Amino acid sequence: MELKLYNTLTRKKEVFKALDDSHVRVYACGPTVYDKIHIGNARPLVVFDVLVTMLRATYPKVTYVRNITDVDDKINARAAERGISINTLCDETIAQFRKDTNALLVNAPDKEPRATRHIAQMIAMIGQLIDKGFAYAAEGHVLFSVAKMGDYGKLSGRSLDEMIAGARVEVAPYKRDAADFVLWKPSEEGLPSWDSPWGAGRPGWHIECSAMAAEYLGKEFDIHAGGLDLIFPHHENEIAQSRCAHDTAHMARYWLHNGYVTVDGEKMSKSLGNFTTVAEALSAHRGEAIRLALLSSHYRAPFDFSEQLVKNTQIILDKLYRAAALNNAKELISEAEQLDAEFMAALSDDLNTPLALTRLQALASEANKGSREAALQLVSCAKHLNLLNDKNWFRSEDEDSLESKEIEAQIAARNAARAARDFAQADEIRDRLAARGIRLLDSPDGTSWEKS
RNA sequence: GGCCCGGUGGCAGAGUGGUUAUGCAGCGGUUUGCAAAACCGUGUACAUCGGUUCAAUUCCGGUCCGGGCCUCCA
Repeated sequence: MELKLYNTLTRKKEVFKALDDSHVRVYACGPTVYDKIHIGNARPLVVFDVLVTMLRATYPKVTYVRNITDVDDKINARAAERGISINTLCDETIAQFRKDTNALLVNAPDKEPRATRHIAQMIAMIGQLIDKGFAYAAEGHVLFSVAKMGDYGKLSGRSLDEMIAGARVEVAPYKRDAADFVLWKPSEEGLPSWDSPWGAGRPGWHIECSAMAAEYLGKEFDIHAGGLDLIFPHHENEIAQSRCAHDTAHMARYWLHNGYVTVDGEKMSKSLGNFTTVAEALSAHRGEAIRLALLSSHYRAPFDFSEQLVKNTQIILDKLYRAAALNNAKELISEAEQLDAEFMAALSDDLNTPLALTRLQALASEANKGSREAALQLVSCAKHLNLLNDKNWFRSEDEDSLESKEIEAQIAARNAARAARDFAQADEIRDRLAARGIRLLDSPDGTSWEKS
């Protein structure tokens, strides 16, 4: 099936064509590890997880690289503020990041390179840019000369003139052009520093992605993804560095950008302080519900986060789980061609997850009416979104746990009372269980239970 | 100042030049000893003003409103 993706570079939806059908290569910008991620940071992680899943279903080999930025002013500042070492801060933050992403059921990328372990590649790339005349050294800095690149600004759709007109570009005395950006800069005393031909210092923000993408994916690769706020300057500058260093027409063929998570219509951001960390959200909601909530609007549209929305999503998820449990639908329809065509068509159309979810709900409805095929499709399709995998969704305990056994005993007692038409006793048992959050579901086949 | 998005029923949210999704909530019903779950029924919404058209929520233009980027940001 054709996969269509909206390409920021062309501002159009395009049919995805791999550069090499035997190996698709994808890069996404990962976290700067100075603090916990928030829901806004989680959106691209979840959305591009679905993208990669789709690609893996179609192509024999996919390499998905998502970097970790571990050299940054914010990291230095935070470590100093907390009185801990930069390493400790990074290790701690990365551990939390893994916890959060696991809870959101995000698959690990194939490669997760750290910036500090690729300084040599960055220095080499900066050297190439200087040799080719695209960069210059000045006062311990190395800067990229935007004027040397003919079509700088293509991704973000702005011309150099426009940017100058914006007049918000930092002007530094060592810059030839106000729009030139840093490739290498001196480090302050006591902060991380590496030797380089231009003096001790550290890399600029953008060069790490260019260097690591080239290292693991080659000079040109298929897809580069990230949040809307990275288009300019980050991705624009990555493109400049990579194309000029490698003499290529493209860095990536397709550039994908997710929309913002908003709160009451405003962008969720650290600086505005209107954020909910994933860890906080997880203390109130299940990870899978948060994941589905994030997928319940189209990835390019704004997603307004609220407690109510996640609660609502949990209700939907409960319904899907109930339907999936029908007919004991455990086996999977594995071949992509046999999967529900409408579901796959929705996902293939620029990852239309809300429409795909609608289809899941329709399948659930058919399953409830007795279609085993629909139940199997439901479980199999949900796999593409990494949903409905939790065997204990309605049970916090394993089936043979003490609590489960105790509940089963209560149910047996209630059913005995019902058989004896002692409804007062039966209702009392049910109410007692309900008070513990345990819901009984009577059916012709017997009584099952759910814990909420 | 420059540039870019978007405005769909109570809420969420797709989509389309004409047959006006879907879900949640609500209401009515079926089922159930009672509940729960499930099922059935029930809502002509597409900011506004013009234009194009036989026909526009969908195309074009203006207006209003909201959001964003131009500085760290997913």
